[in-house]
Amino acid sequence: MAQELLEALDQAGVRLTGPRRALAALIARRNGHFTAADLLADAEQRNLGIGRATVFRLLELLADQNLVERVDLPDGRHAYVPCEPSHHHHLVCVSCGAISEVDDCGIDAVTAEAARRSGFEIQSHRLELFGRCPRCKNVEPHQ
Amino acid sequence: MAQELLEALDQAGVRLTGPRRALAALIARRNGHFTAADLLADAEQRNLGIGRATVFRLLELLADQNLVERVDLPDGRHAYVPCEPSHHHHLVCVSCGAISEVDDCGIDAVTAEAARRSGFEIQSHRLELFGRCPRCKNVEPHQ
DNA sequence: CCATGTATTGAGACTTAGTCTCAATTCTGA
DNA sequence: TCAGAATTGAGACTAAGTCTCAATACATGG
Repeated sequence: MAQELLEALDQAGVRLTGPRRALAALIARRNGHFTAADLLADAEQRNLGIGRATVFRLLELLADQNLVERVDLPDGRHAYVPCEPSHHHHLVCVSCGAISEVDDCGIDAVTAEAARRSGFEIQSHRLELFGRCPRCKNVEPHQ
Repeated sequence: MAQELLEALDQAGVRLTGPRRALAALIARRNGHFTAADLLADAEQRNLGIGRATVFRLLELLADQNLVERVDLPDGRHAYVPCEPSHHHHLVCVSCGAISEVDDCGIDAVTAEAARRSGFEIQSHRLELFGRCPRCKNVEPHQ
């Protein structure tokens, strides 16, 4: 998966430098969402000597290419999710952080209806679903 | 509207102090969304001598009572929207900041379908719609 | 109307997230 | 190999938000 990220960056015409390769590998070995701070901690723990700015710069690049998407967690933090570069939404497991992608399945009808009622011209929307993934649902009994 | 906020706070059993009344008035005279920094700037401009912590504390209180809702703007900033205390979503005008409330009109079907496909147990969701309100739509021609 | 105990306050230190600058380094294409 | 351009890390900086604590304001009972 690190490979895919790097190829896509290459396509986009940016240089494939050491720090970028290293960070792509770190992102690839995470599953689910992560914050910029998580990635930074990973890098520091391995003594890669990668600066804070480089981490944020790469995340911005990846987000521009839609290789990573920014998600706002219910607690207000920002997280990133590696994902397919097509428009879709995320299901976030609040207990283990796992992410599942969901395609539009009907949301367009909702936005169209909202536009009709409000008179707004809708340009974009963001839908985030929070809950517990199949595994966590079974481990912890329903609180 | 400041009155409504204050009554609801009173119901919740918190004291109606000077700073809270003043901030409620400032919130009431804003229309659309605002950030904590906006509110703080309003207060400073009027030399109310209200501290940063008090502003954040009041916003937290209001959010707990669902009198205000936190919205994540597309640029990643956090904003607050005064609103009815029932579950619903917001339509945010990206050019003037106006907010319109939208009720669930069909979103439950979408979340149910997503739950069925993914196996997640969905606990909450957040839908934010961004676009241009009827007024701004007419003023600026479509870019 | 006043005393009293508790909730609330402002100030400012602190933390965390993210941006910016700049000189040094690393890529990449010629 | 070389040169120019992109990228880098360090660290200063900004903005957002939290926390602590002594001082103050509130509301209730008398």
